[in-house]
Amino acid sequence: MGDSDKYESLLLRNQLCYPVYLCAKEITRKYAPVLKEIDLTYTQYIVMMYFWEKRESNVSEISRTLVIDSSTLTPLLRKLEHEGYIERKRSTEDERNLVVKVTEKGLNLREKAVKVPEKIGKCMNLTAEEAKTLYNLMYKVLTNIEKE
Amino acid sequence: MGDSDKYESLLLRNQLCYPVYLCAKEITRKYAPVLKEIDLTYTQYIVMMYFWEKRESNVSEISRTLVIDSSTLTPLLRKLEHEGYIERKRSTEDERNLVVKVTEKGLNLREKAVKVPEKIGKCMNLTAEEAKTLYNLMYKVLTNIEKE
DNA sequence: CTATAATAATTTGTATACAAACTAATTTTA
DNA sequence: TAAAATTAGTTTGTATACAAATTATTATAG
Repeated sequence: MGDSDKYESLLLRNQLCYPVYLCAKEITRKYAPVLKEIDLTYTQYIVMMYFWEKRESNVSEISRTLVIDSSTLTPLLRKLEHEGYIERKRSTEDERNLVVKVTEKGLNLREKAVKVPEKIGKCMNLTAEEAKTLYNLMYKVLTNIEKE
Repeated sequence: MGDSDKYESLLLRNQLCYPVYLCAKEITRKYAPVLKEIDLTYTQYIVMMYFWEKRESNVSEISRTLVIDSSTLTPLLRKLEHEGYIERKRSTEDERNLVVKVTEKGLNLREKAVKVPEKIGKCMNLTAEEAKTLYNLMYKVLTNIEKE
């Protein structure tokens, strides 16, 4: 019984981080086939949602807002540009900045994308109250993690 | 206002999946430097926790239990073998099976690893009740996602 | 006004993730 | 029992992730 005392904190069933990590993976995996129909990955979908709300931005602002590393964004944005959904060009005022703009084609994609939430539906299958609780807990954790 | 009605389901702030995805990333990122001290990545840490509880297994059982794809496990287990924490060899009864066993060195690692939960401490900073709520919600979502 | 610091984005290197294709071994079926 | 199906693990290909190093540009300090 000596073991179970000393190493209790290392038991998988006592980890809170692990189910969160699993959930994120499984949710992403759930989205994948639905998003494949409009040729987007999950992260690309998040970035496109950003552009549907804010037509123009730059790498560091996207990085700050979405909490995605800029070195992850560089190839991702290049891909979206290649697909014709966005345009990338250096700012004339400050050559360091990369101005990223959604295109007409990128905006039109939203028409097809509205089907995604419908198709995913309530795969989490939580009540409205549970969903709200989860949402608040997630943002609380995110805030707490940042603070340290 | 036409837009906000039609596309409300595509607003980032209305996504429940997104904060979950963010949380998982930030938690993993929090663990990274602490785990680096014992030369483990987050996923390797999860797998080692598995081995501390169950000394011997095989790839598909680990894959089923931890919900990690076997093609992710193959190189990961090879790495852990290279570090000397586990041993891999084909089963003599069924050559398809790969028997994976924790080594003495792998078991000893647990001594150093007990410091990890201490150091991570309560980075989520939730009350005991909130933590329990979150834990239950995560497993509920995981169960619901599987069912479809 | 120039040397230094700060900023923005990219590149490099390592490690997940997972679908799909593949190989080898074992079971099942006809 | 030989062919077909199943199972276990690996390989391949694509896409994140992010730290650390690098490049280019702009801002600041002396």
